[in-house]
Amino acid sequence: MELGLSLGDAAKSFEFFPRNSNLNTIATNNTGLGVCMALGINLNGRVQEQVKAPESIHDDSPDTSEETIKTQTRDHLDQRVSLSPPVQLDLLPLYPVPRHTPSHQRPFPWPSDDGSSDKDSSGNMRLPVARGFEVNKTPTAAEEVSSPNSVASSFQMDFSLYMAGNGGKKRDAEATGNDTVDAEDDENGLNSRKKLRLSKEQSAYLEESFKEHNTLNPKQKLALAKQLNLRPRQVEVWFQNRRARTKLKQTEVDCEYLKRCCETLTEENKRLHKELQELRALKKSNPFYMQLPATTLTMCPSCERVATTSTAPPTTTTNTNNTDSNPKATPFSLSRPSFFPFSSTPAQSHQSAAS
DNA sequence: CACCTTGCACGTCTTACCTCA
DNA sequence: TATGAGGTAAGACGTGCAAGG
Repeated sequence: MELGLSLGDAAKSFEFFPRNSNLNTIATNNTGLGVCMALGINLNGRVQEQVKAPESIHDDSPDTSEETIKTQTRDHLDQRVSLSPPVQLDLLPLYPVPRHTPSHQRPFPWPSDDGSSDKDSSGNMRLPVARGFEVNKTPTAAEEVSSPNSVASSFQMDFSLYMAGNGGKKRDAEATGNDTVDAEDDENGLNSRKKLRLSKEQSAYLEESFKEHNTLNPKQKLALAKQLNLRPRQVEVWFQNRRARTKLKQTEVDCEYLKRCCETLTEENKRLHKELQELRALKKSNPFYMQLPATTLTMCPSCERVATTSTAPPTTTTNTNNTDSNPKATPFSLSRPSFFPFSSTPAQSHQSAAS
């Protein structure tokens, strides 16, 4: 996981997930006040997996307890996620991907603009080959054992959910046309509200998709739902929650940054007050010091490097930034340091201070 | 202009999972 | 080692708003 932070243009609403951009690229923008953050999964840590069609989908071994299955599945998944180098996630039967295609070049099942790849001759959405994830269904022990080399084969490909439509309540019914699955869920003792965890593979795939598009159009939503064997409503909700959490994290980062800025400014203020007192004391003890040309002191608070710039003689200098109410008595120029937390990124300020 | 649909943000609820005593 | 409490992350939902037809 990578976390990048930089200043940006507040007017751009901190949109640090620019569409069609690489998430791992830290967005920088020096046009104004703001903070931009990029948060993403390290490419090296991406969950990638090759999925094979399961052959023992409904092989429910009666002697396998649910807890055992869950434990095995969790352990199995954990092992798979930590694979290094990662195995390719090949979930796109309709969009074959070379095994060693870099992850950032792998396409997502976004339908083409004309929708040609997702519709059959009759205009209906074409369902892919039965290859995907069975949501919320843990693999049986028999599946685990039967295909030890196919780590993903434990995922059942059952498109009945998607084909049945389901869709929660009213709006899902709109999208899918019926609420069959809800009834089925109730029959199976599954509350429609019941939260069912997505698999790591599904989450990782959704994350990758989110990098490509942090919002979905209906075609994309349907394609993703098909690809992951999720209900479109689940994909929609996942993206909504993902956006919300992204925004929340961004807010936290913004707050943290502003807090640091405040602290920096407080320190700078203290330092300037102290400097002012010293200069006043110096002026009292050495009045001839007034003949010296005014000087602008600039210090970068991060590296404490001080740049001194002589300006016009005091007789011709008018300094509006002078903190003293009596310019005659204090002909020194104590202008604002060139480093100002809100004017540019710290790195940029550092550069300007150094130059 | 009213009405309807759709998508989204936001807040909240609920549940799975983890940590720790 | 087992267990329950508490915290956290995340899936799911209700509601309101805005845009577009």
